[in-house]
Amino acid sequence: MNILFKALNDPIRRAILEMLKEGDMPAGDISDRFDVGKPTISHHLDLLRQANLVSSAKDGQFVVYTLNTTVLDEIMKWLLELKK
Amino acid sequence: MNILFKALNDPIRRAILEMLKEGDMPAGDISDRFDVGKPTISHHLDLLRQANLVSSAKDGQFVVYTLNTTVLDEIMKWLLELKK
DNA sequence: TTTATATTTCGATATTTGTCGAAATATAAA
DNA sequence: TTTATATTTCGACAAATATCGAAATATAAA
Repeated sequence: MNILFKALNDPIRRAILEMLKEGDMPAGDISDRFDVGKPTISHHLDLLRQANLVSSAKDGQFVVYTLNTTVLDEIMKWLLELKK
Repeated sequence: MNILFKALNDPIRRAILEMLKEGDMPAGDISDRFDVGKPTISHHLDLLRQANLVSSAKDGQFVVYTLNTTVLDEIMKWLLELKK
């Protein structure tokens, strides 16, 4: 729960998730769309992966990232409980 | 959106919200339930108020805090959009 | 009006976090 | 096997954040 909210608490990481919604993407392509260095994006991707919000798979030289939305249910459940 | 996720990205603040779900509470009572000082809780309450997750009203010497769940819709909408 | 209680503000500090450039690793192409 | 491309790891640093004790503010009680 903690790590999930932490992962979502950054505009770049949220934007990455929105991008991946449109389709899987290699790290480089993701990085190209932001004005920060590749190591920074790599770090953001790492946090997203720790939270299970993305998964990654190696494809040749590339590492392709995929959105994983199932963990979002946990947050939604928490939010809904608060609204009860 | 940013400030909302930021406010939720702390276990104490989330616990405060869960407590307020059971009913309004003065700052002191909230503070009593945590192992951190009153200034710290005051600061957390301030962040929650900035995110519109709580509102406060003065009642004599007390400042009573109230949960406000309407802003949570914004997050839920964002999460649902991601799952589409 | 003095004293007690409730809460916040202030200033300082330790920790966490986002960022970078350089170096390391891994795969592909020449 | 050398060279190029993709990505991550490392070490360092600046900014943001959580925390505290002391002081300030506000209301209530004596």
